[in-house]
Amino acid sequence: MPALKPSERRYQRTHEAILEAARQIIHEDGVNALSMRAIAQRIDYSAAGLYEYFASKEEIIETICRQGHRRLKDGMARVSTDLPIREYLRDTGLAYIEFAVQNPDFFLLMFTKAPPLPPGEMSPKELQALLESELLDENSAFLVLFNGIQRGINEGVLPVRPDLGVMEIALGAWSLVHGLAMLRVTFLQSFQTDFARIERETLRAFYEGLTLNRDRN
Amino acid sequence: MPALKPSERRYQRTHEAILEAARQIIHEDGVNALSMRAIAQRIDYSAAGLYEYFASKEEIIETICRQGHRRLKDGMARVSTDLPIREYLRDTGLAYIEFAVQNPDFFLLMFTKAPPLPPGEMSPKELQALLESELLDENSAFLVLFNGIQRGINEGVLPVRPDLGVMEIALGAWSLVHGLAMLRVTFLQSFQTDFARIERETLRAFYEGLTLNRDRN
DNA sequence: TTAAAATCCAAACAACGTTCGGAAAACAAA
DNA sequence: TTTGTTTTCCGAACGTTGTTTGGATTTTAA
Repeated sequence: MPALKPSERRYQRTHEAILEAARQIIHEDGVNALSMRAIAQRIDYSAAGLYEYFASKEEIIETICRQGHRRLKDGMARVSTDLPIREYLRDTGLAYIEFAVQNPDFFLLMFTKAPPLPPGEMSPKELQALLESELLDENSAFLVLFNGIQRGINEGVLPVRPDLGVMEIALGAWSLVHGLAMLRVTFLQSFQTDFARIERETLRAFYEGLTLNRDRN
Repeated sequence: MPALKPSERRYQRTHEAILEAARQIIHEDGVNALSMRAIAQRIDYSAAGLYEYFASKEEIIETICRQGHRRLKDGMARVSTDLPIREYLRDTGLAYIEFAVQNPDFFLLMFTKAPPLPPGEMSPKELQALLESELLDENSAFLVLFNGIQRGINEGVLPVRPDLGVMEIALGAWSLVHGLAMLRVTFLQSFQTDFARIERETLRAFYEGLTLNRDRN
């Protein structure tokens, strides 16, 4: 029972309508077509009216990005953990790429800007702790990778070293799938090739290399 | 002996001054601060005057991006080919990342938009051929990677399969270094960690995995 | 010397994000 | 119901953007 007053329900509905309109515009006409006036027109508002619900266009975009990260994480979490670790990590990585291919505009929106930081000042220590907690937030796609790598270590398939722990390996894995996804939706957008094979083989090579993990660089 | 007429020399000089001013603005105040009026002010022109030299702001940016690709390629080509293949490929990848870290604004400018296509229509065949030739252009950073992989194959260190040739392996390698670079200048911008170690270890794992290259996915 | 071409800019245009001031509506208290 | 207050909404405007236009000035060519 939310027990919301009617005015609050109206507010929430409009709030969501703005986001939905913004998503539609991005999906249909691209990010460049996203303007406050265009959003307003879709939901029969004036541009000025939107500022009752969002402080700025940037805030609308940030909200959409947060939801995008959740959708990305959901897609990756959908991979069955019953799979053997090798297939599990592979399919998780492929899910990351699949999201990018299916939602290139949102993906680029999410990953071409540095993440927004809270306005207040903070010490480097605090900042680092905040970033680390955001990285491992429950809605973070990275967390899925992180847990997957952790599982591989627990199962004894992936070796660890004092200077190369879960975090370091997971960041490497993230970089790999991110690069595959990013290049495919930008530079290789119109390029024709068997991306699926490249992705699988590249992921495989990285995985097998991880299982070795000798000592010297 | 260029044998340019004085007017042509003047034209070239202004042409270059515009690009230089644009580069400075991007470097000092970021991409968002780049405007036609800001460029004009730096070189004592009016905004309208710039259109004698560039058809649009987009054309200025494209030119800067092309030069950026050349600089990126030069940085990678600076790695000594006397190095053993393993170290050569590693340092080439690290050079790619180093460029991104030293020039994050330019790097993002170069790789967050799909490459500009010539306006004329063309068949899918022609388009594919054009993209492939651009990918392997002499000023393409990818070409350095491509040649490096090719060398590894020639030396018998990297195995090839009918369905996984130089191009496919090189695209995978590109994706890997691109992801490492991209994440570092965007999402992990303020994050503190031993990036150098992660990069070396990730590249190492991928390389070692490549040398195995079994048959099934 | 004269016609043509190249060079440059003030002014304006359309579109943008955002702010301001107030109108209209919804709500709360009496 | 009648107040007074708060919420909701918008027309108009501000400042900035990329770009176009028309004409002025200079350079070049004949």
